[in-house]
Amino acid sequence: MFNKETEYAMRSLVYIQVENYKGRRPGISEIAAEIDAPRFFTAKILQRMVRQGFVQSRKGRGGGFYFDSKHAPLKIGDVIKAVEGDNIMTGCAFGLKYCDETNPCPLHFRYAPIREKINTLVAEETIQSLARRPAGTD
Amino acid sequence: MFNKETEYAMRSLVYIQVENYKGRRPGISEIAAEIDAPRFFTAKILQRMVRQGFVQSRKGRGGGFYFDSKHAPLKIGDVIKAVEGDNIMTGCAFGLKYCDETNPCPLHFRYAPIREKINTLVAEETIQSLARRPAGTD
DNA sequence: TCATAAGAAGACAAAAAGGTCTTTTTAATT
DNA sequence: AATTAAAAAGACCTTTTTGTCTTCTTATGA
Ligand code: FES
Ligand code: FES
Repeated sequence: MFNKETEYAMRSLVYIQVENYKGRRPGISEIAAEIDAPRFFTAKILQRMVRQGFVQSRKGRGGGFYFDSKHAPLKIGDVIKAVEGDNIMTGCAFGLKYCDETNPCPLHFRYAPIREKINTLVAEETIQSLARRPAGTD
Repeated sequence: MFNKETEYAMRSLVYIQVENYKGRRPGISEIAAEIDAPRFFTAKILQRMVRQGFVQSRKGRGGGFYFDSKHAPLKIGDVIKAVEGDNIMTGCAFGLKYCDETNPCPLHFRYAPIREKINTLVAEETIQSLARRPAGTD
């Protein structure tokens, strides 16, 4: 469904939030190990998340990643859009340049309602809502 | 949603079936031009479809691609599975190694029903059903 | 039967995705 | 102040995906 970067981003951010709820600020080595992702690749992705303002970090000894509770909950749709774009939310399943109701591909009227459900899902769920949900890790 | 190969495969096959219904057997140059895909790449994909037995071809002057009406309708799910695998049908949206109800990721109970709808769609729709549906091309 | 038109096969190449590593900057602790 | 622990930055590399091209094989029809 999503590409690796998006998956690692979502898993990292949820892990950070889970640890934050416990009063901890995990560092990159811990995060990568826990979510089973390549360390330096995960670091690069999280740096982008920080630059976007999606999550905060602190350098130096005792540093790590954390969510600033002043920020609103972070929608997973916003993460997805920032990392891999919005093709999953708006693109045509048949690969036409764009999805157009008035010139629909033969999959359109069956696919559009499914895509709508995806849109609802990623608009409603947040890193915070996922972090509060007990979950498996492999 | 799908990768380029899958998109080109679906668009090619639907175009071939549409033309077959008109009594024609289109060639690779025509197909690629009509579905707006790179010619040689499309040729390579269609060769795989032929080897899989999904569609037939005839070499030489007057040759082209066609569906043998003896074969059952071709499910788009079978095409997708052959071209890009079954990740979209069975994979975990959070990127866990596999989706497991008993050890679900935090997206599972919201994502699984959507994935189920995708499975139904690709099991019900066929190249033939799509070819009978009037459709846009860009 | 020979010229020609078509698909088959496979080598090659470019671009994008995925991943690794080293150096720099920052901050806390001793 | 020096040491140490951490993220930031960015160069570099590998693999996969996407795309191109040339040569070979097959069939038609003049
Ligand atoms: S036109 Fe293809 S999904 Fe809407
Ligand atoms: S475990 Fe992630 S979708 Fe089922």
